[in-house]
Amino acid sequence: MSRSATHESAPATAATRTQLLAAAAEIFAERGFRNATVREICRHANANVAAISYHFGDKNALYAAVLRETAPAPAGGPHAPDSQATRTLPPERKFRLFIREFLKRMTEKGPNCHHSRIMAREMIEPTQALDDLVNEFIRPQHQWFQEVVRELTGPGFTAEEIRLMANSVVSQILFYKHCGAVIERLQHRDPFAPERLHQLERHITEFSLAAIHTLAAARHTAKPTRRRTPPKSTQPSTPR
Amino acid sequence: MSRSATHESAPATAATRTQLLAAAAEIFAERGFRNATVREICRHANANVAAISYHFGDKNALYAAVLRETAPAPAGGPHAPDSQATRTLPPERKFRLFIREFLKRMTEKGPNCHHSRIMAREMIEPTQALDDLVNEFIRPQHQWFQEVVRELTGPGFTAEEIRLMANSVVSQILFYKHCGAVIERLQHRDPFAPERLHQLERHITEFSLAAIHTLAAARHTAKPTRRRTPPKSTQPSTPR
DNA sequence: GAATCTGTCAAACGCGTGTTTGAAACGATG
DNA sequence: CATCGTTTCAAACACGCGTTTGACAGATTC
Repeated sequence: MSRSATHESAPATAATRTQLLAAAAEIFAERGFRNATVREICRHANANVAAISYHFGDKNALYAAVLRETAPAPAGGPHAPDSQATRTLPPERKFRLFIREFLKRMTEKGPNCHHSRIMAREMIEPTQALDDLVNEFIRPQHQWFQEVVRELTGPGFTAEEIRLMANSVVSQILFYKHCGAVIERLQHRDPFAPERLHQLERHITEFSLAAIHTLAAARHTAKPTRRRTPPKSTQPSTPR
Repeated sequence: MSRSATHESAPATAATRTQLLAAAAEIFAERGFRNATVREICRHANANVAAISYHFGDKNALYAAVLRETAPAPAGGPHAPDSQATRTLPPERKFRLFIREFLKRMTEKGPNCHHSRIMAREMIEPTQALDDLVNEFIRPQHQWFQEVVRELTGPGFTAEEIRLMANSVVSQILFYKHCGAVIERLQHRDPFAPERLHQLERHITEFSLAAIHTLAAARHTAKPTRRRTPPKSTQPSTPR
């Protein structure tokens, strides 16, 4: 049989595997593990349906390979937390940068954002990959962001309160990703439309900073008179 | 054949239909339309797998019937917006009540909360029922809540800004519902654990009120000097 | 040049899903 | 009592999914 389509480049096998990974990354990012089908991925990759089993083993193994191949460098999170450049920024700049990068990764469709978009799908439709994703990406990022929030608030807040504030910020971004179908119907437009993205970023940032600064100011103002919570600044963070 | 199990009560047919609806409501609320199976629903209802087709037509029709049967009374939203009792409350009380009721409906498992929990699933995994749900429940509730936010902020904000603030509040609640699997792994506990629910409610309320009050104060303070945005208070809301 | 290896293919398989089917049982009706 | 209507049942069907299979083709090796 004629095989001109799939044999147009030398090492064809490498080409097929690469095409499968690329197609899978896009489709998993768009639909999630469950709704993405083997047949659709192979159609996009211009490959036979057996190719996934041949090259990767099964659908699960393909998904795991996609996660490995699309993962950012270990130090490269949304914030590049170990980056010298970001480490020395003032907390509010880091805060703004985090929101901007997070929104960007939720909205852009380029290959650099597949991993983040797959993680957004994992959050609401978990697979067996979620444990690793949480341990390797979500937890470190979230902890880094909590540190930023802590720098913003100054002392006086428990670890739990810091976490709740960080959650409140993150939730405002994920909402547009996860509930896009509702927002499209409520507002008759793409929640991440480029012309609106700047306003959305600005709103989330200002809303969150307003809340954090105000709560911090209230805490610092209230501290001298507050007796109901004994001083606990030397207590360790809430254990895992 | 012996039918002692299913014919234990007179009008057995009404009993079977009712049991199917009850089982379906629970399972759709727990898993969503897609992950709930006909076989599982019938198992829970102690009915034959053909019973759904016989009584309702198909799975879709069962789902629609569940939505109709579990819908709150037209005036009875989370906020009971047309209720005389809530209409006269000050905006901050209405705001707090909205958050409390919303959280309650996201966490409780009683039959009164099936509809809300199904809607939460619809938001992230839409079916053909989403259009009606948005028009009949989500839009009216969201608009009512935006009015509450507007009352809180006072004049000076566009409809879009009010909507963004309302979204920011709602997203903090839905986050715990939609990303429960992640939060369980991050914090090794149920995000809606009863002993934490009060703290979560308090945090979301205070965080949001702090943001709204601060943004409103800044807007009112900035108004006399701000010339970049010409007065637009007579402009209609952003058209749908 | 034959044997082996690698990679692809069309077809089929096994499974789980939602739906349909013909038989059966019970109650109601005349 | 025979007939009809209603409801339930076990079994089967159709479909889409992920995976497997044996055949095939091209490249490599000896």
